[in-house]
Amino acid sequence: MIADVARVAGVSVPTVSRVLTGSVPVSAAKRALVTSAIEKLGYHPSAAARVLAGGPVSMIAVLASNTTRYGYASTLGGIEEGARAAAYTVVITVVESEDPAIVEEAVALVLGQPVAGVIVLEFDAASVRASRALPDILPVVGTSAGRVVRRTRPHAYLDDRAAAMRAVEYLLGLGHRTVHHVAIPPSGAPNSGRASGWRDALIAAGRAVPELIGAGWDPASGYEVGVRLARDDSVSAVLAGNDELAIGLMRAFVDAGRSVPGDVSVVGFDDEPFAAMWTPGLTTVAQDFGGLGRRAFDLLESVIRTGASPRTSTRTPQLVIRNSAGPPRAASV
Amino acid sequence: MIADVARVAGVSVPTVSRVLTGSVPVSAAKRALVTSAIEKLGYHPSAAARVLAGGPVSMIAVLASNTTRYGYASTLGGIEEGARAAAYTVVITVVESEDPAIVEEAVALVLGQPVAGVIVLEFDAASVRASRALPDILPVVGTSAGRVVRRTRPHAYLDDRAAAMRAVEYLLGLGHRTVHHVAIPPSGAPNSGRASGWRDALIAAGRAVPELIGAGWDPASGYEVGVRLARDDSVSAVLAGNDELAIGLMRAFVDAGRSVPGDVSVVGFDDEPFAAMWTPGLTTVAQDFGGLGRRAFDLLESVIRTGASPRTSTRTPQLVIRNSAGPPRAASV
DNA sequence: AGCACCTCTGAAAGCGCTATCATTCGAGGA
DNA sequence: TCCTCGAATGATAGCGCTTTCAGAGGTGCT
Repeated sequence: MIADVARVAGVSVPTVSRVLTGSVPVSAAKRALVTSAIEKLGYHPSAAARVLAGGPVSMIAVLASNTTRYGYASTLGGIEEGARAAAYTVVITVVESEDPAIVEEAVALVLGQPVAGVIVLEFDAASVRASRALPDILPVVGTSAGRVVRRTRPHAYLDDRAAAMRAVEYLLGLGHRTVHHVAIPPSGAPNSGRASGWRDALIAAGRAVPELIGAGWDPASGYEVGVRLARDDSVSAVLAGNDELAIGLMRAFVDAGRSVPGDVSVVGFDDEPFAAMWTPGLTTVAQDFGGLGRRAFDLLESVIRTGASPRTSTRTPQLVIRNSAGPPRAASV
Repeated sequence: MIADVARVAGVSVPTVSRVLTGSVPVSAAKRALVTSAIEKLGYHPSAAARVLAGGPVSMIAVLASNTTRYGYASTLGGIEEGARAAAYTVVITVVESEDPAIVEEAVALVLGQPVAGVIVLEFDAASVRASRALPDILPVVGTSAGRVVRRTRPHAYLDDRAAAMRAVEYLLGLGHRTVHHVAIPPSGAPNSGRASGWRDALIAAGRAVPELIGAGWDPASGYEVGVRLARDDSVSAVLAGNDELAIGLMRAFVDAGRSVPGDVSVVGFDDEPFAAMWTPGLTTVAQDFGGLGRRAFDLLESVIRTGASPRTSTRTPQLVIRNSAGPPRAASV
């Protein structure tokens, strides 16, 4: 195909390649000839051939266990944005579960593709597993909302452990005796950022640590848990693992006749767009997933370019105070 | 690299290729030799070389103007699911705007990649533009929530025109004189499904057609519009272009002292997970974006496999009745 | 004027794989 | 026992590109 261009332009194949890659100077005259031949033929170079011939690889892979949930989709969006700006193509590969066969399959898919590097959305067990299975030769950067840990690979963080601590401190400061935590699935893991921040803040304040309540990802799951929690008069403040859980919880409380924040305070996580519109406005921890994605890409890009040593990028999410949390009822204090 | 495997296994390169592709029978003995050599070496075939050598292409591209918004992300998720099941890799390419240079760039990216086909999320002008720029040789299937139109290419639809008509009829049936429409950006186009369904249903019922109100995508935009609308006593029912707009609208109405659905009824579009948890529960049109994605992939897959002629897949979204719409105040009827 | 030198260009090799074609080997029939 | 046929295997030729490696042509110096 490049040969056609060369023929039409009346130059050699390598010359066409040179104007394409810009690696070596080409005289203005020939360059013009080549450019117009390309235009005329509607020619697009083949990425596959280019890679095979040892050209630069301009594709990165994103490994994730999900692509539609808010945090995942937003992070992916941030990565894509960075990638596009740097002229990288992104392939997405989802690792559906932590079943070894599934993980292996996903890794094989990534490894088969000519990728310059991969970003793993380590928001849960499946992707962490996949991350470990990736060879060390390949530039890999992890991304997570989790407690900051020393790792051997570059990693972009959203320090939700610190954020969870602040949220708990805020609630305690309002006068609550303790705070319950309704966790999203990955937080079920004992070392999850949100769960550990919640626990540590409670311990640091010398408060009782209620049992952690595991839940799913969506409002319906929050509602279910809320129905149970509403019967327990000792719960006056709850920190939800995400905003969807938080609204499910709130709805359940209200349906059960317990007002928010009058009877029970609720704080969410993520600050999804709907949070501000809720009645009452949802107090929540704003997580900049788009920024996380962009930082991850930047990290990866620098590793690809310079082969640099592991670096880390950390940002602490900020608590956005609205109206879903307030002082406890005098009676219960 | 395949040569290493061949050497270790003590067979020829083509034989290794044959066990890899399974295209031609290989004796059990040699197959075992090859398999264990692959295992031992941790070998993964290069997709690039494979494609270049004329092997099957197992990558598809998704062209979209956005990947994070609910409908887009969900559709993408559905596509990915189908693709994974059929052992295809998916690359995402975003066309950020309808600026010809941007469109051209995105198309070039797709064309450069060795893709078997592409799915275009034609939810807005930018991607429609990109779709047109794709050559006809490449299998392309469009996907949209829009009025069903005769096209030259396979297309998966969510017939939101019909759905919008039903929503309007429902509102009219409740006793409202007319229905206002707060549109998402693409619906600003005169032939958008939602807007045209709204208009046509009003005309069919012999009602006045209020001016269409353009808005953005998110709750904040809905709120802004809502603040204005709340001052207008003639609006008793509004059909929002999506759920986020709907909740912004509702919040604005309530803040302005107009109750929902007492003073004004609101119907959304999409049925995002939070819709059921809203107070009042949001009456909305449930759109199965995941299913849309899966249908699109199936269409594409069949075109790739059989080279079949254009087909179309249509589904009509269903109205989910909750509590955000009700009969108008007696006074205003 | 002669030489070294630098810039641009073309010829050739090869990236890792698959597909085509030819070959080898063993089994079955005459 | 020899021949034919089919199955399995190996040798070979590219796929479309980039990248050495050399050569051609001009420039500036002594």
